[in-house]
Amino acid sequence: MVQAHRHEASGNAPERILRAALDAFSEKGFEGARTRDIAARADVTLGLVQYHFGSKEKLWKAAVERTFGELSNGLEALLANPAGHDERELLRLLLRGHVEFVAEHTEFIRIMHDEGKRRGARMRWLVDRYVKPLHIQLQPLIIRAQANGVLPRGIDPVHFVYIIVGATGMIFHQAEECKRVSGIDPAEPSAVEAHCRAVEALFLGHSNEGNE
Amino acid sequence: MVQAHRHEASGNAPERILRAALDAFSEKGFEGARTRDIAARADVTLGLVQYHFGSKEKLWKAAVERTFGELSNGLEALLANPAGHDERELLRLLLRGHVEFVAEHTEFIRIMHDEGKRRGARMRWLVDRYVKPLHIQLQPLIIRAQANGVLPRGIDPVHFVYIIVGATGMIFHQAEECKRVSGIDPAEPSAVEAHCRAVEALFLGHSNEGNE
DNA sequence: GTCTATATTATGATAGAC
DNA sequence: GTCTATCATAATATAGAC
Repeated sequence: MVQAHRHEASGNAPERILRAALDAFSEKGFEGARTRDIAARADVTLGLVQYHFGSKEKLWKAAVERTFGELSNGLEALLANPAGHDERELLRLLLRGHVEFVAEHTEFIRIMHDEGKRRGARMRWLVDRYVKPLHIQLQPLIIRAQANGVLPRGIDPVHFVYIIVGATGMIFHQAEECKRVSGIDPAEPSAVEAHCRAVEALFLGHSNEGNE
Repeated sequence: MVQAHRHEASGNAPERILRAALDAFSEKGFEGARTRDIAARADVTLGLVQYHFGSKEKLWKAAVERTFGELSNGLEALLANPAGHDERELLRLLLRGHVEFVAEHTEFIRIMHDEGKRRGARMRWLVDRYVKPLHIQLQPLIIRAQANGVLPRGIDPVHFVYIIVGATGMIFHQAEECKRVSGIDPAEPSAVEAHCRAVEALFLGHSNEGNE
């Protein structure tokens, strides 16, 4: 089996293990990921992984907590809106911020999509702890933006969240496929910028008054 | 371990095994799926799975071929455009058709997303055999629709394909998550219809031209 | 904290009876 | 075609040396 990347370069052992775990879980899913492979990527032994994290399940949770923290921090900063942007500009920055975050943290979106499709304890843990709070935060924003005509009206906010998440993230989730299909590497800065613009045009480029 | 559904009810053994394999691979991914579990779901023994399909890899390919065939058939029928729909109506039917297909075949989208993110032989097989031909078919359609003002201009067709696929399919891919977050079951006919309308409004409801 | 070695269980695949 | 039994390997987890 080929291990793509190694993380020996920097950080102490638990830190390297966490990063390696994030990679492995995002590439193969929980059941597909192998603790031996994670240990190898982190350049430590299997015993040490067990020593620091106790079990595969706990390691998974630790890895997820790490990434979700980064997302939440970035989002909080934007939603606080210290610069006093208007509704449209705030939405634009949120869309852009999310595209850029996902482009740089494909592990995040891959773990979300891998677990979000399953019935099971990990999905429930993930949803209750992270996904639901996020939706609750986004929902009023979408409703207000629709009322103001900044976002298209007549779309249920729940459906809208999934449309936005799918439209912004899919190309980065499917990066390997995209490279082979089109030659475009979504991780390239020019592709990230192109995707930002595309998403902005789609969601914010409609007529302000709405034409429903 | 809990097996969600069983397929003993109908079909001969290879048929039941194929359906069980599709379920298992879509839920757990290739490495996560267990041949023993597939056999159990199909209500046959492990030996019989090996007898009919030879290996896990061949079983996966057979299962994928089966689903992709269904998608292609439906798409061909639409693209032939026997009713002579105009550009806008054709796009509307394509969007709707895709939403309805994905809603009913969540295994399809889950396998696509599971493999599309990976470097590897299965991803290449899937892309070369099915995904790339599909993109080649869709690309000129998108370009023409943009030229006609039916779809928003200024978005690269490759990015557009991933935006459409993500926007239409994500809620069905994440069905379990969505249920827990919002209480909405995306598989319900009313939710499918709502998502069709949402997608139509977003992609075809813009201001370049009048709307229906 | 980190390693090596091992226990235990599960996996994909095969052999052979019916 | 379908089953039972088994092989060889690989998985998670644990024990114990340093």
